[in-house]
Amino acid sequence: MDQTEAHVVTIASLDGVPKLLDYRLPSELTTIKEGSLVLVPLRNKPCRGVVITIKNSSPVRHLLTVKNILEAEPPLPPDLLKLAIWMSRYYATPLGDILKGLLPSQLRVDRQIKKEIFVSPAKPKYLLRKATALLREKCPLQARLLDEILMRKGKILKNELLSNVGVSSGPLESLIKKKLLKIEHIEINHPLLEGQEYFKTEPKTLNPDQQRAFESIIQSLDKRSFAVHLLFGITGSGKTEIYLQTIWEVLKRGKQAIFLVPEISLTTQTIEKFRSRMGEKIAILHHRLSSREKYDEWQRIKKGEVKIVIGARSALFCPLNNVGLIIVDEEHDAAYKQSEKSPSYHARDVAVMRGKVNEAVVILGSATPSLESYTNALIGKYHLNRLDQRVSSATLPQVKIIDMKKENEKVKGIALFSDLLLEKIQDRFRKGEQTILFLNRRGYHTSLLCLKCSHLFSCPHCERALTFHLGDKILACHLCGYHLSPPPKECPSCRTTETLKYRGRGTEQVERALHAIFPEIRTLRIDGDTTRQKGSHDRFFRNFSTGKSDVLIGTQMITKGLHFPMVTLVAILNCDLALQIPDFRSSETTFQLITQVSGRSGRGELPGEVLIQTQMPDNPTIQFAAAGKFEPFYQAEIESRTLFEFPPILHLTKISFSAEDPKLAIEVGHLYRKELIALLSQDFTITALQPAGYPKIKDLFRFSFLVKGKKIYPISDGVIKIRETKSFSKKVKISVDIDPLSTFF
DNA sequence: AGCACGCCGACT
DNA sequence: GTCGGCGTGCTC
Repeated sequence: MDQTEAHVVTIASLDGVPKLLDYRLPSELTTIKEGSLVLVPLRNKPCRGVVITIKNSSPVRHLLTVKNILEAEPPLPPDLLKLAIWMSRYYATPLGDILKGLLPSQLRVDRQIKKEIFVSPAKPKYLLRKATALLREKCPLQARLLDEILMRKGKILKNELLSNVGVSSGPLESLIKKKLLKIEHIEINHPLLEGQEYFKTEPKTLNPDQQRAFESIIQSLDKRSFAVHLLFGITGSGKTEIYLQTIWEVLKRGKQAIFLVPEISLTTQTIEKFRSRMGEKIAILHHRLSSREKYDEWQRIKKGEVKIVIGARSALFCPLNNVGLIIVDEEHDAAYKQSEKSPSYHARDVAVMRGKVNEAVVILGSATPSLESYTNALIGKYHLNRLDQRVSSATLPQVKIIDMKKENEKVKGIALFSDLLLEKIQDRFRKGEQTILFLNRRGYHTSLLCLKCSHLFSCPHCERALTFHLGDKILACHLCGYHLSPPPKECPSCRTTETLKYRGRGTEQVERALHAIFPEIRTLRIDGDTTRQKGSHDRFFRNFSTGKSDVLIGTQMITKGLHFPMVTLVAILNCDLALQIPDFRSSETTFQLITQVSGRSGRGELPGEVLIQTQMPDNPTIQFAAAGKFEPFYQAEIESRTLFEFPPILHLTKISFSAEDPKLAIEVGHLYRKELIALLSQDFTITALQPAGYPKIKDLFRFSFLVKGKKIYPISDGVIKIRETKSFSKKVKISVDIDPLSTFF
């Protein structure tokens, strides 16, 4: 074989093996490049793959030959390939799996579907009319199809035609046979925003804080090299305006921008803001898009028809060819981390890496920066830009901590609302202002217990208490789909019926309790249960912002960047829930939660107020958050992270084992742990194998251990080595989470 | 991931 | 004696 020329390619397979495989490259496939999508034989079956390297020899003796290159698909751009290779190593995930997540699924599954079928007349209209009259008697369905065609001009989508007329494809096929109609397969693109109206808005004047931040970012932009800016601006300080004006400057310089938001903030509100300012050269990558629509957007972006891409974390992998700016809004948000499925990447960290690859400027924006990002800003790795004032007339809300221990004594039980809160809700209602009540628990009661024998009703598939939902009249497991309907009236273990006791409060109960106290107040509940249908989320928010309700009750999902000018009172009903989770990040998330929820109050002309109900009124995190003091919080928290050796002081990796048989999971866990210890030096700490925070989910028992170290690569390289050289029982699922957000779950 | 190979128990 | 369970290992 001729060894002087490149005749071998290394392929990462998209629908097969987690290993790179070598193939012989036939001389006629001259257009092949790194990043090309190819079809290769694998075990006598065609398999899709991406070319990773082109070389001239391989250690493998008998190479198979690349079948063909998917000409229709231009290769994956070099920057994305480079990013994927980096991710594969850092997150210890097979390259094929990374690429699978990067490419739109349509490209991977069936690239033929990008055509749609249209029906149009095959004869002049007067002939069709004649034919219709003749067919009316004998073939009424065919006649009706022709009626519909004659009503329209030009082509009509086949499916649309059939559903409009309400017939199956039979009559249509007869008409095609009679050469009255014809069908065409047409490749089409329908950009999402085409034809939709929008109002052009003008840039706002920046205040001195904003101006300073803006200029600092523009300076980096003009250096044309990689830089990261942490835009630390309190809620309502006008970060979005800086994003918009910076994007404008990027476009003026002939480059493009990516704007990432946490999935849940990708609302019509956000999108409108961008469209009204930037026009139509925007692509929005929404998780509600069909795979077909995602594919179309990907192609539009690739062709250069798009200058700005907005979307949740996966939008980071869009194939823009000249990225000058990447914005990660609400960079602290946990939604940027993919946890349960592999790769467990953090979009903020990958965004910084893409910035590096593309020599672009990265802006991380937040009112409550993550400890990681703020530390990087303090040590000078990132530029720090602060916005300490709210824009225009809006002032920061007044925050009050309420001691619920005292309230509980008053009612000799567990109080849901403090007296002060009820007073203020009523006051807002009288004034026609709005209130938001936050409780991070859905359902009515969070558990059901037998007082006599202390039997707790829990899920048979998960070790978890069942939640009572009044609306559906069920006891449901929040980890799997299991539910009891109707809820049992008798204790299965001691057979008594009088001693069953419901405990704990969820959002359903808050709504009902509030109705009992103020029957005239209109409430709106937004949580995982009420927003299950498509679009309901958006509709609810519109209803609330147009004043159709007085009080909004909700879980986590109401905390994200929403702007309701008429809200002047926000209450966190039980601030302690987040703090009770035994996790190194629970203070940080509590601080963020309080700050973000508080930020919903007083965003308009009227001053806002915030009430925090807690049984730990002296807790420093709650106090710092209430006072809006980030620095002291940061100092205290970083001290504790240093003491206990947690991120951002060290890198963390969580390796989990799950299996139906707990003994087997433990056994494999121990073996794996031993292997890893052997590969890592003394600089790494490896904790004992322990049951996970949720020890059993969907009949699988879960165990995990942690690895701590200054560097991540020795850990990920170790994981990769173990995967390549060792094998364990296939009954145990091993998952590796690099930089996990939590050690608990 | 899938699919073949191979090693043990239940059956004609 | 064979059929088929599933556990192990390989795929260029």
